[in-house]
Amino acid sequence: MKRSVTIKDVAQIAGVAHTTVSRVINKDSRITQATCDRVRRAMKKLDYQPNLIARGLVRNRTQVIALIGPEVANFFLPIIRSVAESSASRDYAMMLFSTNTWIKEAMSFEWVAQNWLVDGMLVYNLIHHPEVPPEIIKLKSRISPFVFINKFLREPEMNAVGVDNYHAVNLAVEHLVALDHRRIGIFYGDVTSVDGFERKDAFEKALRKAGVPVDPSLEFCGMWRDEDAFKETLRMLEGDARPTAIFCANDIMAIGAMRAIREKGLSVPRDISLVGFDDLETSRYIDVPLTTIRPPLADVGTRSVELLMDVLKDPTRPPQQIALHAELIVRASTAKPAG
Amino acid sequence: MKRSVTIKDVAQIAGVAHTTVSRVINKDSRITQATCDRVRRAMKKLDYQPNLIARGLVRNRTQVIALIGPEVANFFLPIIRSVAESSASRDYAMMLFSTNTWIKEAMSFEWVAQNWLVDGMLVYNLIHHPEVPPEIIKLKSRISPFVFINKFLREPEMNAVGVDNYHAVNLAVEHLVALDHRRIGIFYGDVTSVDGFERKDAFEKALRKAGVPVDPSLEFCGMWRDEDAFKETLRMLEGDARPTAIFCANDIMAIGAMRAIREKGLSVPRDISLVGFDDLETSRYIDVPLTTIRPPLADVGTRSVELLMDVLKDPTRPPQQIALHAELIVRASTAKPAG
DNA sequence: TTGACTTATGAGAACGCTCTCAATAGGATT
DNA sequence: AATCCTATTGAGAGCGTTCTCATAAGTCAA
Repeated sequence: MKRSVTIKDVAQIAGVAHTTVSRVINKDSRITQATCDRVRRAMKKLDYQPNLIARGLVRNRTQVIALIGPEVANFFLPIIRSVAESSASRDYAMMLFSTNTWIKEAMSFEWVAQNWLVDGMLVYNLIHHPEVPPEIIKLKSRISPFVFINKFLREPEMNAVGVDNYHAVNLAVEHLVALDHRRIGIFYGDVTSVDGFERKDAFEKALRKAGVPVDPSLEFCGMWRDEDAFKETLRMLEGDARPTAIFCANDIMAIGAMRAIREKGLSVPRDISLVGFDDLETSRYIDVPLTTIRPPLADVGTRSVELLMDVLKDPTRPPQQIALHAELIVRASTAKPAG
Repeated sequence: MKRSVTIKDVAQIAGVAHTTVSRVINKDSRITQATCDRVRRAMKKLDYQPNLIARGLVRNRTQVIALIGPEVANFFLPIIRSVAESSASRDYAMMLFSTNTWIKEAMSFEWVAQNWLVDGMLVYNLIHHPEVPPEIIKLKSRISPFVFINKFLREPEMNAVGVDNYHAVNLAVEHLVALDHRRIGIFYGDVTSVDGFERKDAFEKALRKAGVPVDPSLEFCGMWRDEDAFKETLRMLEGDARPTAIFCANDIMAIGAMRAIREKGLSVPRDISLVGFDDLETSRYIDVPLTTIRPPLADVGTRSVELLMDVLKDPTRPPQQIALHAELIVRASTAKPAG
């Protein structure tokens, strides 16, 4: 079953040296048409396929890149998709690793990099680091090139591609402020994650920029969860200092909030406006279609691959950070406040 | 940057032959504790990582499997996930190929198999073949092992794992019949795809089994699309011979139908009951939560990997087909017909 | 002390390819 | 006719492992 046909078998059939066959495979220009044809015919006859592993060994590259990320997360699929497509179009195969399994310790994409199976890596690591940890800086010089996704977008020494949370959240806040909302709440996510931290931070910055005071009593950490948002919304609606709008750092929490608002007999957007973040497919279909932020995930994938290819081509090139802009999708869940 | 530290560097530092280092790496039992320690220390000192490519060349396996599938499809993510997890837990890495890009021609997963980059493959190919095409049979003996996903579940000569569409659809039909529905329509998908063909076929078989006549005027090919289902539902509601229930071969079409029903001022399930297939996240959140079929996608991934591993261990073992059972999730979109 | 046997280690081939350098042939130049 | 070029091909080393086989050292019975 296994026993492969090698370059030497082809050479023998074609009556040339194995070197010549290799040249034909690699389209060396100084092979005569005649020998080329002969070799080609032999290859076809034997149904020869080059052994990519052997080639990888001598060339010291495999034409494989790794995508390392939290594949449990729904928002990761579009990125997987676009990375697969654009790496394939450049004749690279893609290996997929989950940060949940192989990559057990926080930083051990190092392992993936050091065993020479892949030429480069795209690393989507959710953990928020206020600045680039020294161990990562050290890694840079020692292992195959890597590009961070949705992280280190403002760190000049890293290669990174991602969605600009600050720009995105600002869109949401500006939208609400333009509708005359002044009491705007936020349900934010786990702040040990990049998105959790940045979206909350961005929210407060955007409020200040708009001249709206930040009110801590309207800020709640919903841990990205439907349930948490649901309960907190019920609680808020009991009190009398309720917000007129809530920005939710992901759509799931917005959906939870909406459920709670309806359960209280109130309505979206008449009583409370809601803005989400992610633009899940669901958000278009739910009862009150959700106004939300659509991150350009496909672009993130495409641009990451581009950047990685550039680095692969010229490993000495200075690091680059590419921050992509999200889009505000206005649907039915936002309106002017009732008062 | 690149220049790796090899087994020979380690050998030199440890003062042994490279062979010995190799033995330590592979946990050969007859190495003395002393030399083992010495080598281990040298490895740690040099920060040595085995070169998996070189190992792959001599061992003729790479510890990598390929998952080939329609990654544009949402329902593919859970499979990706579980395949990644379970292959990782067996020390296999996973390569992901899209049937849309690399694999342009119908059958050229052959390419992936023949270049020796992967030890085995999981192939998720949507095209419906009434029987196994001879070229696939031929492939079996020549390239690395493969397991089909959601295809060839009833072909004794193939290795296959998948969801049993016939069982699944029967659950839906039995549910509707038990509620006293007798005029049951179907929105089915593209019948050149496996699921498209089988679910329609299964639907008719299930009706007959339940003693309900098959009415072609209630059958419509919605091509899996929201829009098509929407329009057809409007059309059906104009006529007077409307169904009391519709089975939709995917949730998306059920959502489209629901939209149309509401637009006509009618209600689900009072006027028409709807059953979907897929159990999308969306289906739980929409206005009338959808009764649907939940395919055990995670299991499909896990079992595929298991089967592939078995084949890898013993390539001569007889082919096996594993048909998994879906589950009926009853929510609010089905009820007894009004009359 | 010797030979047989076991055990721990080393030397070197092999995996299938690419790449460097040498060799050959034919044509142009002197 | 001798020399030099150029264009094409061949021979062989090397990539970093594993694996086979040989070797050296140690153990034990005679």
